[in-house]
Amino acid sequence: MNKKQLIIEAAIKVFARDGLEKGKIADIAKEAGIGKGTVYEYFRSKNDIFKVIEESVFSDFSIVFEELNSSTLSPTKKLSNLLEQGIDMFMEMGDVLLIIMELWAQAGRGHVHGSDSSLFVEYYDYFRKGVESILSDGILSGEFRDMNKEGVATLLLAFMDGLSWQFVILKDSKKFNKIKSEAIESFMRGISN
Amino acid sequence: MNKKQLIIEAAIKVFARDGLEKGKIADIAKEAGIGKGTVYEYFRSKNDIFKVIEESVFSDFSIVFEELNSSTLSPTKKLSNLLEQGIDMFMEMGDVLLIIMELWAQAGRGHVHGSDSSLFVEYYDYFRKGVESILSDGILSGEFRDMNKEGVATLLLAFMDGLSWQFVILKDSKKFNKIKSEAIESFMRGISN
DNA sequence: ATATTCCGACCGACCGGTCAGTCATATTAT
DNA sequence: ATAATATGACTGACCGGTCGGTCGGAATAT
Repeated sequence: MNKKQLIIEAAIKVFARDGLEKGKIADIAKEAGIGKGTVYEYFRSKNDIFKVIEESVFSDFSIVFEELNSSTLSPTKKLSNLLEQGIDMFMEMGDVLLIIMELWAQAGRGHVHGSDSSLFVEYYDYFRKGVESILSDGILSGEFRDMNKEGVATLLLAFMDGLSWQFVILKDSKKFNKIKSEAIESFMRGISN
Repeated sequence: MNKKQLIIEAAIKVFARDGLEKGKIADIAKEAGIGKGTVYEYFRSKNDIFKVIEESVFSDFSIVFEELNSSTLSPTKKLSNLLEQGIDMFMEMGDVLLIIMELWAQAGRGHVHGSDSSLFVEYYDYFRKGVESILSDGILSGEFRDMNKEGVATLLLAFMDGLSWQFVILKDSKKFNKIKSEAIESFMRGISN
């Protein structure tokens, strides 16, 4: 078993449970079944662990996004699938969402893990541009009405994020699945021609 | 000047800048121009300060919501105003949003300031029910299509939250104002008859 | 074959800094 | 005079990060 991965998984568990600040390196080591010193053989610092977790989350999401985006589906299908799969993905992430929220707040403060640029800003831009290009295709094909693409793309991302944040505190996934389809339908209706 | 309020304002400034955990009581005292011990004359603990901040945010939002909800505007107007004003309010809150995010994550962990029930859950329910009742009115009046009200209400709240979270990291309020109106329009279109 | 040397992953006791909360004293108000 | 309020030095728990030491196994020598 790759020990670095082992530590990351333990860290996710601990940080999700206790928070980024209160989550202790000693607990991560215990959770991973190794000594505290060993953690520092694989990571330079606590912040370093944060960074790796953040990267892994974005990379997971990018894969889903990339795959969908490069498919041959119609723009309508692409967007509704993106919403569907994106929301499902967030729901599956469960407590990892709590870590993302805290990292997000850190990003908002502008001093992320010591550096001052943020993966969040970068990726947000990237995802929004992707959505905008799907919207363009849909407008050209006549499936979508003409619109301010940036506004609608922002709405779509806001919708996905907002839903996951609600899920974080409400938890009830059975209920959420029912709600999800109506919400997606309503969104799609808002942009259709 | 009410000293308790003075401390709360200093605390908001410090927590927004440094985070809930890293924000120091000593800094709050300095910011408020008083001694550290004095803080403890007005608050039992750091957690106590968190709690009061959380309550004040919700109470501000409730006032706006209540006022709008009890107005004589049409359901359509009510909802679009709610979105407009709600988003504006979030944007004005600026860095306070960062505090809310952290409190939100704490709420998601289910052990909020020691207690285990959360204002977030409570208020979310309250706001969603309010939106649902506006939707009901609109359906009756024929302004809105028939719909799963819970799904759409959830979408609306998700949209507002999501937008503010994006604002937290992107900051550009000029751009956001442009985006906002298109996003609201698209949402309203999705529910109109 | 087996003795010897070398390596580096692993460990946890320890250190130094930090900070919430306390309390004895000082200041101010009545 | 004394009650009420304010203060900041102090304390002790806490925790991230360090470092000297251990040990199993690989490489090398005999």
